[in-house]
Amino acid sequence: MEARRDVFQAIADPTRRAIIDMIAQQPVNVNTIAEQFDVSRQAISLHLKILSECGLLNIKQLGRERLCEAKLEKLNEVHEWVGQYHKLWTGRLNALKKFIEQEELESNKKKAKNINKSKK
Amino acid sequence: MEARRDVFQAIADPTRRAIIDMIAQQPVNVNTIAEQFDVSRQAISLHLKILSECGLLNIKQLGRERLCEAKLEKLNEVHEWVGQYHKLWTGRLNALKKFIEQEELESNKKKAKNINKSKK
DNA sequence: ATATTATGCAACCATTTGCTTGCAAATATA
DNA sequence: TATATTTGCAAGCAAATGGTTGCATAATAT
Repeated sequence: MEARRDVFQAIADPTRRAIIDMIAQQPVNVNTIAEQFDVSRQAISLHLKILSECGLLNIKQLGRERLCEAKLEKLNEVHEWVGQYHKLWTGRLNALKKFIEQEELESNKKKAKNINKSKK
Repeated sequence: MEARRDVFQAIADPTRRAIIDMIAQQPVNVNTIAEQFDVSRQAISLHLKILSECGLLNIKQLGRERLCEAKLEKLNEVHEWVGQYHKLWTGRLNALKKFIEQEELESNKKKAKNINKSKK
């Protein structure tokens, strides 16, 4: 059950991203989070556990409640991995690259057809 | 079999991130990619299919080979989601936020009941 | 003291994931 | 033409994922 547990894996799930969106500004307790979703409290609890295990979440016990606080700095790992490519897809370097690609595509047009059909 | 297929899901797998790292600079054909990994060619082929289905990869048929080219601009979705929080975890804004949170926590400790009622 | 609330844990289940091996088809090379 | 290369597809499988329900425990409210 406990296999890969990293930030990339954690934010892959849309529910977990929604949880982060929800608590990014201020800490929220478990039940309040769970009420916002259609799934059971236990399902949310598991998501919180995963977020917590990979360091995206800090849980503070306050009496019988648990306050969930986002530790956004953990997103830095993702930010950096994506960021290293940011300049490659923006700016005129990219425009040039796209131009070249288009040229290549034109010459392969017949065979490229097969590829398109496999797309959603 | 084909369930969620988005960029976040795609880059959650370390092998797929490694593939992107590998082809970010220039297109590479399937077998050449597969040779770099310990898993079978078919396993890599599936990863490529997933990357392709979510738009991170462009496949160009060249004779019997398939050139895999990264479409990095698809990473923009991730870049933006993470980016919206970037300012929250960097700089003195973050220091201030943390300070405020700490203050709030202190006062909440005494009147934890108010939190219960704040739920919808 | 008893009831209510907030939450975790365990068992169970269906689906998805990531991998394997075997086979077929298309293209290139001898 | 015969052979080798590049690749996709299909079947099968173990493990992970995401969900459920039921029960236990601790803290608070009545």
